[in-house]
Amino acid sequence: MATAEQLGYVASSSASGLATGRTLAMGVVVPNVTRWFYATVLEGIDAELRRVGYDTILFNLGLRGEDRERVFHRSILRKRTDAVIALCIDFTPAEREQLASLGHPTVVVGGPVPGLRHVGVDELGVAREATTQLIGLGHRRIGHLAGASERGLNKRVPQRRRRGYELAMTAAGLPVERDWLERSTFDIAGGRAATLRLLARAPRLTAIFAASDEMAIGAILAARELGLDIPRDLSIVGIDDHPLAETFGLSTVAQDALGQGRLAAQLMLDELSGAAPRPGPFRFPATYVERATTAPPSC
Amino acid sequence: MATAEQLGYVASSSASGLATGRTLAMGVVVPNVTRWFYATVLEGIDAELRRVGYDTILFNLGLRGEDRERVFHRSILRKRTDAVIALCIDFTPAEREQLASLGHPTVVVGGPVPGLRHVGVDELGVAREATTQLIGLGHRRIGHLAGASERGLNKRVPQRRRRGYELAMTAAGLPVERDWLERSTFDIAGGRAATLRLLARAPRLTAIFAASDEMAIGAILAARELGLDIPRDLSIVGIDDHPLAETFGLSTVAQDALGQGRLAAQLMLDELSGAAPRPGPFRFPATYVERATTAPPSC
DNA sequence: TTGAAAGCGTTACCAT
DNA sequence: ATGGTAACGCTTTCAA
Repeated sequence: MATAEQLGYVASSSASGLATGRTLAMGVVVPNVTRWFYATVLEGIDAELRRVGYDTILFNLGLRGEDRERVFHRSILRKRTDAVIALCIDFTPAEREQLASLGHPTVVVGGPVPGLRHVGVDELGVAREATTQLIGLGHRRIGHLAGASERGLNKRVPQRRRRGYELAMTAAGLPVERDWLERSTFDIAGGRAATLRLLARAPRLTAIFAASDEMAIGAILAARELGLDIPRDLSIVGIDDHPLAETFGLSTVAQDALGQGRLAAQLMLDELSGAAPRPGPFRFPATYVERATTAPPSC
Repeated sequence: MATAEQLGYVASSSASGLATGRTLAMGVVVPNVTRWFYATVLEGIDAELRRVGYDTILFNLGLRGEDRERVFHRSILRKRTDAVIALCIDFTPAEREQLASLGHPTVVVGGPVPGLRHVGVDELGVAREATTQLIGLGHRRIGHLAGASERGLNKRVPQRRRRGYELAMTAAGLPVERDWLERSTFDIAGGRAATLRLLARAPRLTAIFAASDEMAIGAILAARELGLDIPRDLSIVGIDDHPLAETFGLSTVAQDALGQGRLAAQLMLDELSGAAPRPGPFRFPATYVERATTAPPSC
């Protein structure tokens, strides 16, 4: 052993993979790596894997998803990994079947997929919490910046957040006007543009619940451009607790993306070392963080 | 072949890796995956690799770098990849030697490392360009938000950008006051805090050149908090052309991170298919984009 | 405790 | 063209 060490010998992973059937690598399927949530969950997964010497193989479906089929066939199914963690992916039935046929542990983070185990927050509950906080402040005309369904991505996340908003409004006896809803991509630029559209159409809104912090920050920027004072003229709440939320003083419902990644990795590692599969789902708590973008309506 | 296809047969990568000596995987060493530049270069690399069926193995050194040694030994050297692309890493001599002993193609993106090939922009030139633009508008008291040297990261990037600023100032016969310099991490929160410190100390600055767009956006936020009007009271220029730059109307020197990633991947793939190594360095052009945060000084 | 040998699933070479 | 076989570098088992 000492001599091997001195010579700088390192075992070949292909050879030991062949011999043992273990690759010591985890596949992580991501829609892309530039969005906060994906990057942060990935960071959490990878931190956990690193500790035990596991490698992360990135199966990036790409911003446009054009190579999705190829990635699936040429990469994921090539027995290069011992387990797979997927982020907010909307698998087709065929894809799910192929994954299952691989016969190794699989878990999804951030948006439930029927038939697969799931780590994430209660999307509906989180949205209801955010909306209820606004209602509790006395707001009655509350708009919603909903996430757009992007192809290939899990559509349940934006859907459930919207549903949570509607349920909270209805439960409080408030109307849910069609004009109070606007859709955008889950990023700052999208949120900004959607807010401009929304406020042009429904200028009397006193509050906006955005489906993500990035969208909410876009809303803040848009409101400022319109000369609105936040929170006096408009309250804004997001979801995530993005690092920028603090910088912008954004009130939000915090979710622990890093922790979700860590847990998903932990689950997979446990099962790979022989533990019985825990069925889940694994619900992460999410807590409201009051900052400076929320206040009672001024009129 | 048809039958194999029908049965859903996919070759084992360990076995074919053993037999051919080719893993069809590329190692990508990143400091983390949450910063824009790294994520975007990674996206570019991965897009190129996907096309030809190559997999991306993420060697994440981690936000705190605590597992660096382990990642190196247990992962990078394990012959799991055919080539390695490293982003802004500051390799120790020992690490470089180990990498070299692996004997496979290697390239660095985004900050030169002695002895390794390099894809990136002319850091010094980019900074000089940004500063010169401010000088051209008539500014004379120009501050600089420099990037802090983070451990394990390439220190040349912040250093050269600072040097470019100093050279531009000196060339224009302007003084470079010590009070006009402030350091921060390469992100929005850091840029904001540093700007608050900077303007507290040197309130008469009429312009700030930030070493990255994220820092520049932090500067914009800080200036707004101080009640300054941009660009009337303060001009701000960044580097990158981050997606948010447009949203904030930030003038900046644009660099093509995605393209740098693509090129690095292309280089490696070419050499793996037998092409002679091109020595480089591979300098990417960077162009000034004038937006709304720059104007002549008002006093 | 140490050593020898079979086998993992491919590829590539060499006969046929 | 086609089929058989050795070899890739490791792990694991079995014998000594």
